[in-house]
Amino acid sequence: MSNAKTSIAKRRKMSDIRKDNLKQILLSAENLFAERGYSSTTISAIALQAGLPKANVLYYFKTKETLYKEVLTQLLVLWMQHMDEMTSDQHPNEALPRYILQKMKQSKQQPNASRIFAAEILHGAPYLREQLQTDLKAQFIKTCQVFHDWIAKKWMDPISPEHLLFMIWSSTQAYSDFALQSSLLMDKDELDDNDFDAGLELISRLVLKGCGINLV
Amino acid sequence: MSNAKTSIAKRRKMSDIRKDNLKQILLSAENLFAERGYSSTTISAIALQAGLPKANVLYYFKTKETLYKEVLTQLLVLWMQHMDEMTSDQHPNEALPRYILQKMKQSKQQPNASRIFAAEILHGAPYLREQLQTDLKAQFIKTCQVFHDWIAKKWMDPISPEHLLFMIWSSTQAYSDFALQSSLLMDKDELDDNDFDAGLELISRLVLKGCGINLV
DNA sequence: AAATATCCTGACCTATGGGTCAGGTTTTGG
DNA sequence: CCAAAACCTGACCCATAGGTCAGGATATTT
Repeated sequence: MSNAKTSIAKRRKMSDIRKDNLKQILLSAENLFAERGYSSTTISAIALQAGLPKANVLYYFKTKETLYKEVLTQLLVLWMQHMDEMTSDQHPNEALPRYILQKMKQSKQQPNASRIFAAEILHGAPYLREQLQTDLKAQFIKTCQVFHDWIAKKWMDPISPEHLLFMIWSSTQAYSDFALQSSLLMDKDELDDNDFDAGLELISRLVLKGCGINLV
Repeated sequence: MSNAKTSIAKRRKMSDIRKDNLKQILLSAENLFAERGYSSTTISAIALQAGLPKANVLYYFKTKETLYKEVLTQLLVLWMQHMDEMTSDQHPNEALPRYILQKMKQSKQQPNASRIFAAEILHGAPYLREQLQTDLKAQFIKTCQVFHDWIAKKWMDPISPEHLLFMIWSSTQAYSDFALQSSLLMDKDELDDNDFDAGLELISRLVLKGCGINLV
């Protein structure tokens, strides 16, 4: 009763406070980093959007860099997921379209991940280099191997696994990274479901036909 | 003789001085903006790289924003070139691979253009919106019309012209925007000619086969 | 209920970077 | 050769943003 906070929202456990605040900060940071990039994003802005005083944000994350790294790490997990769901025993006519679909869904539903990731790489990946060379690379090699196996089984033409993957990544992520450009060119406020469907269809079609993968 | 400058490099005309300095400044700015992005790039850094005092850079460009806009405008021209070389009377089995080749060449030889452009769009295109909605859009519509004509002539399957163009842009530009990622994943210092060739071949193949374009 | 750990925050410090300016030098035009 | 125009620049100004800190509030433990 002595204090507005505790009277309105009844006592919260400390662990809850911490969890809630961290979540809010990370969410706000993610949005702002995606929107403005690392150096244009200020801690005050993050604090404001998170509904906390600046000093409180600094209480949880000693530096802006720490906060950014944390956001990055979380997003890399997101970015990498689904890749390992393609395996050698699946036929590419199922596995590839499914992966493309998942990447497109992510571009639609979580554009921030791809955008922050893109900006980081564009500027030399100063904070992500390590993880790219370890985590992502391991998964990359595995996936290339899967493609390779598919080729050996004559399930697809002998194309370069590495470059096929690069192509799938870039063309699907374009639907978040360059969505603004696309929508400007097509006279829309933003991309709608039809656009994502059209993109999905086109990319799947090009990959399947281009790799000589027989439809069932 | 009274001064080191004039004694070493004999007198330069004023217009030359201006031209040289502008060139140096724009070049340095381009490199730094591409490398670090807009807000991480300082005028002092640009000046240093251009071999001029900071105040001299500010003499030519009143503000950092002016300089950035100038760089952007120059790069947009670069970025857009070649698109208008595809016309309705050409067969796509020639025109498309040629365009893809040109985009790939640009990714290799002038990666800065694509990178600065990408960063600008990623962050909401605050300085480029106008030109996207006028210049680029005009060219975009024309090119889509060309694709449309090809489809009408049964030279290619009825795919979405807009999304095909998005796909070509994103997959070719990836060879500059995400070159770092690719090289890290493939254990190289940087992409070499073979990589660009492999990318070119793969993208061309996917586009041609995917769009059902008959090779001659 | 007292002691302790965690959380919170306004006020403050400092470095940096964009931008100004006054006074200089060099080039040009007459 | 002289005046005007163009060019140059070290020193300065100031707003901002990252980060510190001391002291207070709240929660937990004993």
